[in-house]
Amino acid sequence: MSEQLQNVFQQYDIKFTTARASILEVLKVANSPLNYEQIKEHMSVKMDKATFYRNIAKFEELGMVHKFESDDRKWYFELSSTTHAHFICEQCHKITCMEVDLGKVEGEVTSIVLKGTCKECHS
Amino acid sequence: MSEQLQNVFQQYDIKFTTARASILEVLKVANSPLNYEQIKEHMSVKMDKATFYRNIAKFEELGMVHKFESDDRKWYFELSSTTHAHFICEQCHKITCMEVDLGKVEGEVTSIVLKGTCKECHS
DNA sequence: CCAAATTATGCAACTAAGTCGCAAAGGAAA
DNA sequence: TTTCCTTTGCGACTTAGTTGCATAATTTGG
Repeated sequence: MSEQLQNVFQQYDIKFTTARASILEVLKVANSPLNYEQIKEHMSVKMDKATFYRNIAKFEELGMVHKFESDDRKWYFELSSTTHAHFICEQCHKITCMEVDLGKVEGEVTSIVLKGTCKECHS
Repeated sequence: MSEQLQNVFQQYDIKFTTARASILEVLKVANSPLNYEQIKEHMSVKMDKATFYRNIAKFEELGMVHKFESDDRKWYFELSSTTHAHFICEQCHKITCMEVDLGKVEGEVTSIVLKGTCKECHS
């Protein structure tokens, strides 16, 4: 499909497969982090979950994808971008991306997850 | 054992059992959040995991205990106190409590988890 | 102090997201 | 095309946490 993706795979020195291309395409279109089931639904090709998880692990290892866990005990994935926080509402389970300023934190932060009640559910 | 705990249970209108008392005692002494296995190790009485999880769920529901998940996919528990952040090092898996100032966040935040590399592991 | 009513416990079976080994299929390079 | 190496699909497995049910413990009212 997209030649851009072909180049991406070359850059990272991994083989081009339809499975990998499909995962990245779904993540590219998504406007919020998605879990395995959600990605699977949006995918044009069928793929075993083992394949999915192995590829997403590789993407993560290469720094292409970022993951975190929501309160449903599932991993959510998104394409890497600047480090931002995710707010997870424990009532409606919606995930919201947000920028936060942590001030000074020692060490290197790669993931920020806030849980609580979002303003819609907070009556 | 401790009469203070007896009163605590009365206040929250739940029955006093050695299982419950034992869990709270361990959490009281702990200086960092603990998971089921760790709590079990420090406990004076034997207790089925079902009992543990049911009780800890009750404590949580009553606001006595706060839980969050680390990168080992296990729940960590601590007695409720002021909302603070937990930094989880993905190298050494140590959990550090820390105060962070998030600035203004809409809604109500009950849990803040940062993941990354702590300053000891960050060479 | 005892019996009834209610709640908690232990056991074992279950759940489900994610992992792993292996044989077969697919991609890259020559 | 042929060879080499990587990826895929399948099924079996792992494991933290959950659930149903019979039994045991706690509370309460007389």
